Amino acid sequence: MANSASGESVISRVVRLVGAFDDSHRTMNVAMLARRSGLPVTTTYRLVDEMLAEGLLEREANAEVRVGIRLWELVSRSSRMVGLREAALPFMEDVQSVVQHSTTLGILDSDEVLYIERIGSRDSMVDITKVAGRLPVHGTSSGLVLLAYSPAAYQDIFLSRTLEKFTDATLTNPADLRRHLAAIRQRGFASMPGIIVPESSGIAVPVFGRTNTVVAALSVVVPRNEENAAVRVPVLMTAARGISRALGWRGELKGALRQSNGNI
Amino acid sequence: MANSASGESVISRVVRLVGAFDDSHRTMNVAMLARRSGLPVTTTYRLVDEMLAEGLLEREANAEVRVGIRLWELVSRSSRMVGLREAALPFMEDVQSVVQHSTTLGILDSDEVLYIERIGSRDSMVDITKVAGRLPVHGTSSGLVLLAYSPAAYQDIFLSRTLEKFTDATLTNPADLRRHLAAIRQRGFASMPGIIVPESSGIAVPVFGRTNTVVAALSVVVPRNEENAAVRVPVLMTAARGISRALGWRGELKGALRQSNGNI
DNA sequence: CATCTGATTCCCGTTCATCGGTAACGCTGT
DNA sequence: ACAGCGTTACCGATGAACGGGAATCAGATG
Repeated sequence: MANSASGESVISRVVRLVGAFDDSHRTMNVAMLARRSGLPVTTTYRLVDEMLAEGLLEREANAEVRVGIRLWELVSRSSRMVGLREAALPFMEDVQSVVQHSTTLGILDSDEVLYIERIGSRDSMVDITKVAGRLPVHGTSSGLVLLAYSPAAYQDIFLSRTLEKFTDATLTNPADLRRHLAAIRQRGFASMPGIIVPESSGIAVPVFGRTNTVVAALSVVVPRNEENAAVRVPVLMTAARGISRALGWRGELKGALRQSNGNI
Repeated sequence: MANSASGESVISRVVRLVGAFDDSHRTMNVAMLARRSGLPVTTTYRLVDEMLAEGLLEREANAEVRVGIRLWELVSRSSRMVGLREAALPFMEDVQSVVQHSTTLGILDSDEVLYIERIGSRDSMVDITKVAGRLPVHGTSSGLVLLAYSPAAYQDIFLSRTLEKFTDATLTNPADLRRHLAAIRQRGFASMPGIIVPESSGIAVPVFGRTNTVVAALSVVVPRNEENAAVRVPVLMTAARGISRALGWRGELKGALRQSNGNI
């Protein structure tokens, strides 16, 4: 846009700027922000000033900037996840109080699992999930559940790719995966030990939306040795049904359920 | 900015657009979006296209647009509230399971209480708090707690304004308010029955941050008739101390504590 | 105290993305 | 057929955005 040598729009620059913040860089000075976002220094200063004026960024006491409350507020009032999160949280608490490990809620977004909520285990064990964090579909139980209930066309595309092997247990062969996806659909849950890190194991079940499609996966992460998954599945399933019902799900009307497209 | 008759920057337009969404308008068609945001139709279409490309907005099946996951993700990875929310949630659950009414966490932002988390009571009673919702400072227990521990200079400015009287119980007189604020500081909690709606009563306590300043208020909302506040205060206080400690609070080093400025 | 490094602010000429009107297109309901 | 509304497409004018360069400021270093 206007005279940008790079030919980028203001909007994409703003995204670049906000995206330059992450978990280990929650505040920065403007110069650092310019470096991390790859924008010209002068441009960064100008944009930052504007964003400060709009409340999208905030200035700290030490003159560094951080993502502003206003932005959080705008998003939290209307984003797609709000409804899902609100519906899920109480049930996730129930699960968490019974199963003593961390409980997560994930959705499928651009070929990855995006975790939109996670509670439990303050002093969490081996658990790499984070709120707003992403993990590969074929490396998580949640991902496999979401994939299992995805449209066949999407599965085909996904399985045609070369998949990274994270541990010995990671499934990367399309045929193997298809067999597992079928098993997941049949049993109604996924339990994949050590497919992304050897020490931990995840159990995941689907959450249904109003249109009887899968909109999310509810999951618990447990240490690899405690393999009494069977005990936990019913807990997860009841919770998932509770969430589904809160989302307007009217019970399984038809037999097989395949999501049309990540929407609620 | 570039040739805008209105003289607004692209950034402010984007904020206007996102701000046009709210709880009861989570999806819209573009024309409606143009109307609600007050932008020219053509301009709206162009900006929406760009925002779709960046993932800030998403297109629904019915061709309407909604706030995108990408935006939520960007914000949730780095916003100021993330740490606070994470630290507070487990303790809020504890409170919620003991006290049977909804528990909220609020901060002070631009002269209002902004609720950043709220859990409990699925079929909630009279409770107007919402996540990402705002309420007036002098109309909530949380607000009065936050004000009580604010810098004196800020209190002076705040109290010099004309305050709206919501119910008979609402305090609007500066002198009365000052007396109450002192009492709150002395007792360590606020309990204000029916100051914004007659039927409900809130109890709030301060949450401290690393620098020993008040960063948030933890609160429960109970029906007006159940006035056994005394029973609940200790529960809230222990939870608040737990949250404070999780935030890096090292116990009350000095005596009086006044926040420097809403930051953690 | 002088020097260096890095962040920040100020200045300013160039230019192209932005702006928003108009008009055509497509759908739905009457 | 027509009317109403949402959406897409086109296009000329213009001034906001751009970003290099230099000056200023704050801290650290020798």
